[in-house]
Amino acid sequence: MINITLPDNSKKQFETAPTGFDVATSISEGFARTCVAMEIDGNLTDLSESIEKDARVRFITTKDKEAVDILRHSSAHVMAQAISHLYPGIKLAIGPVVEDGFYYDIDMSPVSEDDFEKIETEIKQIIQEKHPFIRQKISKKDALDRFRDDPYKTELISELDDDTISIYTQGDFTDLCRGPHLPDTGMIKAIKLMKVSGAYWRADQAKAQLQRVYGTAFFDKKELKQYLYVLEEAQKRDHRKLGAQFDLFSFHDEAPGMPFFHPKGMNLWNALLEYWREEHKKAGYVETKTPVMLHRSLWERSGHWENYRENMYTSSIDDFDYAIKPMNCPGGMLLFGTKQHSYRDLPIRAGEVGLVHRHELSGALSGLFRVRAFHQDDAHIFMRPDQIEAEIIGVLQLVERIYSTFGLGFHLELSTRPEKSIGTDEQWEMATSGLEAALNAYGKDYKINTGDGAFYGPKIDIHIKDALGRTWQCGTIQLDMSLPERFDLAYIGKDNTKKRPIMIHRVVYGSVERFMGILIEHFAGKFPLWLAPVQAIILPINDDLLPYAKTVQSDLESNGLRMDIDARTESLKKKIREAQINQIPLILTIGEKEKETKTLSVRSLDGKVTMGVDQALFLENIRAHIRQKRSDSNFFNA
RNA sequence: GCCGAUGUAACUCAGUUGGUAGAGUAGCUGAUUCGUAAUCAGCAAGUCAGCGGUUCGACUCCGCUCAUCGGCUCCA
Repeated sequence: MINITLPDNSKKQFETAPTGFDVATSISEGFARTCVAMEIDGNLTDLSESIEKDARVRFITTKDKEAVDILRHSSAHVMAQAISHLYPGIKLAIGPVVEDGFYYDIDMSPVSEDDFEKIETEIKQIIQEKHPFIRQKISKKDALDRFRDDPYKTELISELDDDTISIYTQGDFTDLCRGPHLPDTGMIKAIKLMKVSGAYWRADQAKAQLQRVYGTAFFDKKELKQYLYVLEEAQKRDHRKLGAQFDLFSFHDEAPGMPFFHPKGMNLWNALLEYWREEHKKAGYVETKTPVMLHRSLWERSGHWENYRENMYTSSIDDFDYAIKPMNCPGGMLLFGTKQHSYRDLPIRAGEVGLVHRHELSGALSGLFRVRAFHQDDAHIFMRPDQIEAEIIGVLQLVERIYSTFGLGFHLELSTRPEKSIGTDEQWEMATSGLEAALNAYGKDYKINTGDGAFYGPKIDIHIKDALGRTWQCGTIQLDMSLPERFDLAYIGKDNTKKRPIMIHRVVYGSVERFMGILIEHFAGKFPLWLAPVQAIILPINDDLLPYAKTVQSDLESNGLRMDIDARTESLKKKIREAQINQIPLILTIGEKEKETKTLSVRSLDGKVTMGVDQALFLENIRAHIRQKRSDSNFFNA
């Protein structure tokens, strides 16, 4: 007699060992059809597995988040099967699930996206045939024998500790795999090949170059459609495209990876930093600035010369080596050391929007997202051990306030001690528990990434979620147990002895450049009024009104609005069209009527026109809207 | 840095088997002076990414370099 306990603690009894499918069917056939796998006492396995002894069983249905990974893993097998039908003699390497889908690395002659159609046709054929995924356990020796023609598989097999190896077969195709898999290929309702690229076996350039074919799969065609929509939308919003279109920034061959900001881009930049300064001041930060280029001895002391040299721009001047800073921290250490500090002075929150340079690999550069020169909105907080929790909470609150102003949600991840690290167990324990205590007190759920911390201390990473649901790591709070030591930082304690301060590095935007890129895509270039590079444009109806229009422009400008005027002799329709395309939040047309009555005709981007708006009232409303950093476009009512 | 693709006017792109380049948009000039998403006409504009090679002749073929894009990698 086998007793099965389900998650709601209800029980089912079976005379003989049932398979997962039997148990699911006993609940209902409809339910069984939505099951893709099951968890027996916490271990994920196939539905076809029989349950030999009493156990707690949880079914994974197409609604569960584990399910989509299983689907994609099975999809990778089906893709490999299809490709092996079409290209006999290929050798399969490895085919894992990745964030948005799956890929398979295959040793074969190069394929291109033009080949996708026929591969997809073959895949659909296999799906239609509804081949069950059949699991088999074989010995390592048998596995090596079975895959003897495939050097990649044999390499993988020989590295496995377990002597029992599982393989999966669907139709005429068998692959090495831990599983679990879908019951059959027919459950793959929506699958699409996405792209192909080269990849090395084991990411080692010395090893064979493989074809990496990417795909994605969903249980529902609608979900695939939605995914493709997001991709398409992301392409439309691409900040590189919009940055050129809106005249915000550019890149030049003379300085690859180093953006040039145009006047309109600077407007956006300044709005971002003005807001940053406002919030930081309120949160008790002071602002500092350290040099861009510093002597080698500093980098030796900080450890960068040894550990980060290959990413640093260096130069020799007057027979001395200098390096352009890749990080702001060492300069910040010198600043702290310029005077004695009492325990009463702590915490010191020293901000620095510092320009840093990192020599990123040429192939890694990408618009504002990956650059070689950027500004970190850094701050170093020096504090006593008893202040850790409150300070971290303070940073989290600051981060939350700032992100929410942009309409960005976020989640937190705590990274703990990595294998290679400096510092004592006690130090790590104190630092990690300090971060944990702060996270718990802050009260928002967080994910733990064991072993993902920096070698000098644990950290909290803050990941934002944009309007398309994409996540980006922006903020980070890193506890540093190395630099205060290396720079021998000290404050005088209550007992009149020297104590080592605790230091954290933290950023909110991360890289101002990258954050700007993220915002461009988040808003699709349609910035809220307070951020808009050009807040309002004046369109005189005819040339005779130009002088008056200019006085209105300068009046509004002197009241702090970022203005533009379209003085061309073009039709009003054309000027409106262009202003709309350029996403200018306020389009002000000026005709005879407006001139006579000192009013404005205001058009917002949604096409709504409000005529006869009194200029003083306009200014008052707009300034309030900007001050409150509102994201709506109801300019004349709250 | 590695693999693959791309590079033609300010922008988006076309250019047939090698015979020195075209379109739309933008710009300029002129006419139009216009009430909420494109007025009309004309003009000008390119060392075809750069360098080298093959050829009587190269945007076109070959090599190298640079940049960009998609991946990989990296992100003490």
